[in-house]
Amino acid sequence: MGAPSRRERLRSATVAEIKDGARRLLVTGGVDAVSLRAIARDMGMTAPAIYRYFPSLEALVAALAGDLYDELRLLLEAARDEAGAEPVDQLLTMSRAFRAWSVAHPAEFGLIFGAPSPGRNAFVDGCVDPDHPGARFGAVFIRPILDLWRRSPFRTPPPELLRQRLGGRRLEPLRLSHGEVPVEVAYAFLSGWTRLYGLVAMEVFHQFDWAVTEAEALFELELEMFTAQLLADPPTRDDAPPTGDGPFPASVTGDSPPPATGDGPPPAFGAAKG
Amino acid sequence: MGAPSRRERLRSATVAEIKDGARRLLVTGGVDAVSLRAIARDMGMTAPAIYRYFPSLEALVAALAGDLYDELRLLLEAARDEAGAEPVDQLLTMSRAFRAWSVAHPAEFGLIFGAPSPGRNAFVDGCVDPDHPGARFGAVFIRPILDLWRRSPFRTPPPELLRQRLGGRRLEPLRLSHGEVPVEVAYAFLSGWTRLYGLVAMEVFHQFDWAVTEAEALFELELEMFTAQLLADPPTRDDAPPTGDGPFPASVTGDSPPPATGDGPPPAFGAAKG
DNA sequence: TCATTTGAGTGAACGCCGTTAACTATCGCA
DNA sequence: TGCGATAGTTAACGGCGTTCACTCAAATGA
Repeated sequence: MGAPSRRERLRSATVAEIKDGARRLLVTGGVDAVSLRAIARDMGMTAPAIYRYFPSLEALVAALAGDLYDELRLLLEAARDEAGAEPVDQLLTMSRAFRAWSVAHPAEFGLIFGAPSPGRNAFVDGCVDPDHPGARFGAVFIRPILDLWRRSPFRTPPPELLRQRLGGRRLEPLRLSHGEVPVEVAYAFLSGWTRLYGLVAMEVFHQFDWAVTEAEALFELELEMFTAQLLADPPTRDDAPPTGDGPFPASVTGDSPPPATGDGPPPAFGAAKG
Repeated sequence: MGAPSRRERLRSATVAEIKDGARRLLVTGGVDAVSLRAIARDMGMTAPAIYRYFPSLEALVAALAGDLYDELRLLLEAARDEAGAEPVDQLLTMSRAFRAWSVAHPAEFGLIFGAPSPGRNAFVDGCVDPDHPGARFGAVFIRPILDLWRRSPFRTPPPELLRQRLGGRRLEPLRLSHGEVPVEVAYAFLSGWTRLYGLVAMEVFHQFDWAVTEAEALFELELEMFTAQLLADPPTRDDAPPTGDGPFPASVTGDSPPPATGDGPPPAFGAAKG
């Protein structure tokens, strides 16, 4: 564990330079533009030299994908840490940071969240490993939901239904990578993450173009709906929830002024409740 | 408009053969395996001959993507027509058909719903055209939702919020491709289609592997939740909805026996209400 | 019927690409 | 000082999209 030798320093610097070149090509020309020859050309090298550092182009792309997962996870963790102690605020901030990164980095998003191309299969195959960057990223949203659940359980589908649909060993991979979690929390995470992913992927992949001009407005609307659901008290406590009778609390039912003018994100939702 | 000449028949047959070869390569080896040389080789031709039929490989892939959109749309329309007159049953059947096709055809799904690669940019650019296969496909879910809304308005976010978030010209592309639609219907479609897309894309793209083993169980659970929301009467009619106080009607709150054993799809949801 | 035009297809070539093999020079260490 | 590991080179193979010049058969028109 001593200081890395000179050789090791040079080697890791070259690895970083290769990855930087790969990412630059990814950004400018899409994943198809990432080629060993172009990377080597930009570095003033020849292509076969890269084989001293990566066994194939596919392995290089997989390593780049792992780095991108880590970069995005660190970004979201930093956003969470800056959002204060309120779990709902943390979720809102992380969701917005996720969308912002994805929109600003469509090529990177496509690489790690798009279709597994032959250049990505080796990466996907390792995803069952809990230490895998993909699994570590996926679990980053769970903690705020768990905190929220422990403080004040939110409205979920009935536990019997959840256990019926998600029981047995169906959540075993999640347990392996994140430990035991209440099935309600697991469902809230899976449902919320799926909606978040769907919204952002459809925007980045231009699946909204034929229908919607400003995907951000729809994104903010869905954020409000999901957090409203997370803030609604569960029906088990009482037959008449305190803040209305539906899934939409008073703050979004129009009884009070709308929380924002429509331009830009509205104020944090958790703060608007108290 | 008379009978196509012999030349035209031969030409369209060759076009079809080229597309068939392209799709075969797509299925067996992914989108990267689709190459003019391989297609021509399988046809007993040489690669430059294909340029008599398509101006580039990218154009060929774009044409294939258009065909896939149409194939999937026809499949969903057929599923809808076989699902009876109940709009909720139609939505359930179409959603299951969409997932089944996507899981059975991951490469095709990746091509039309995945990241826009250089081979797909030309296709995406044309998506604002209402006659574009992508737009025609996207609109296929709107009709059942519109039928349902006209018969019995469902629970939506408050219209003021919807108009604030989706008003102005933000839904202009959707209007161009499908005509005028109530903003509540547009929201229900966008929200529901996004959730459906997110669920299926995450399953097909192996984004669930680190957390869940049976993505179908989660899919069915989310189907139940979404249709429960669609079947809940809107809060504007009365302060106390007839079938409970939350977003989950009695049929999924566990008061009645669960609708299915957990293996395979549950019975149609709309039928279970009456 | 025959000349002409159109269209389909071929072969060679250019410049990319990933990958392998054989070889060389340099660096670090005993 | 010498030796082994390491990082790099050049050359080559096969595959790719694409272009160009060319051939040949089929449709067309006088």
